Amino acid sequence: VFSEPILHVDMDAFFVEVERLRRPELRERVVVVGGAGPRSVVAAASYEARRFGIRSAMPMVEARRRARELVIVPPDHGEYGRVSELVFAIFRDVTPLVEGLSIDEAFLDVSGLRLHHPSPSAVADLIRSRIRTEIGLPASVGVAASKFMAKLASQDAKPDGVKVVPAATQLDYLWQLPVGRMWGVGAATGATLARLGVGTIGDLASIGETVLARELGPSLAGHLGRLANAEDPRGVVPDTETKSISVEETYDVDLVGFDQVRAALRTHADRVGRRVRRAGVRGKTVTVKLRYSDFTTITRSSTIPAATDVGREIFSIACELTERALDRDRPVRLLGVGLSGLVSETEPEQLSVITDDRRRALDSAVDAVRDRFGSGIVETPGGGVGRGASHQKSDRS
DNA sequence: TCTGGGGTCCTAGGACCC
DNA sequence: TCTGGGGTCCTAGGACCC
Repeated sequence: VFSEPILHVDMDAFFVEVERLRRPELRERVVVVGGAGPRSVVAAASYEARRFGIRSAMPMVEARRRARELVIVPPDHGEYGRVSELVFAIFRDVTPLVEGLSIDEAFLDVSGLRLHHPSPSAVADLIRSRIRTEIGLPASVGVAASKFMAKLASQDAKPDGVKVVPAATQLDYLWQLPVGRMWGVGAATGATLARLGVGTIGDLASIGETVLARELGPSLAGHLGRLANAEDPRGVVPDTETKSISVEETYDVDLVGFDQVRAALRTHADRVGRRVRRAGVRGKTVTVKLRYSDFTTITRSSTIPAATDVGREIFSIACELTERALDRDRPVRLLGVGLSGLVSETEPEQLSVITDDRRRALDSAVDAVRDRFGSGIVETPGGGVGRGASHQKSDRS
């Protein structure tokens, strides 16, 4: 049995390397992928660009300032999607237990391969060499006992390497890392933890559960507390269905007034409709997202009885929501339209009705029990007159 | 350094139902 | 006489991830 059966495979500077596949002249240049507009940010930075301190999500203006020789390549998400499918096909050729995390990374559970491979790191080598020879891209792999540890390890494997964290010594490895490295600890949680004097994951493991729960809420506190002790029983779950589809755009020049906003909603709604139909789903909750020039952001959503995949319908709901919510005096820098509550196109619309019927049936059964139980209580000396009253009320309807 | 676009999950309050 | 508990759905916002 493998002690470290979980692999986290993460492509290195994925968008950049895909661009270099078809444009070899970009190799060794200081290149980033991203828009060139005044409000664009870096979508992916090459390792050459990272040497200048350039990172994903950094404003492009700033990236340019840091490296005069910067080459900016506009993103081609269609191409990245196609290459991603090739990469995932290799994963699935190795094992069916593949859980995609994003377009360029996945967890693999290789515990079933122990009869055919000497070790998980041998499997990692195989995957990396196949991605390299069959597609031409670099990838890094973390190998560990759990998803959490494997994901940490893959970051230390980069670029173009493998890192194994042996189960026997994983706490030594884990506890020296800064808390910010933890999956789920971002800016806000990181700041809260810093205030509590928590700098490393080891600090987190030793801080009182009560304090943590008070500051972060019981759910997040429990989750992080367990992870800090390398307790992560989550299994590798092969991919689930998409839950929402949305389109949003930040404009180079702010939109002003309802007419401009409505025109933009129209375009967005049509794009959402097209993508929803291509995915073979329909949705019943339409969401509009508005960001004003001062960066305050609001969302408004509305749920309709029957799921739709029609652009015009999405548009008309988005329009109503916006009409109610929009402050017409304020310039709008971002507008988004989304559809959620997705159901498969082939799925019969009945489903919710059946569920309602079931609930009703269950409720009448519960009522029957309550009727008997309730009357018993009322007849008990000193018993619940109050309960009797409540029972009365609960039956009204 | 004036801050993208595509997602997921969580929380919290209120409506509504029995 | 101000009484409840349990459940689900909806909405809005926020944290987080790549």
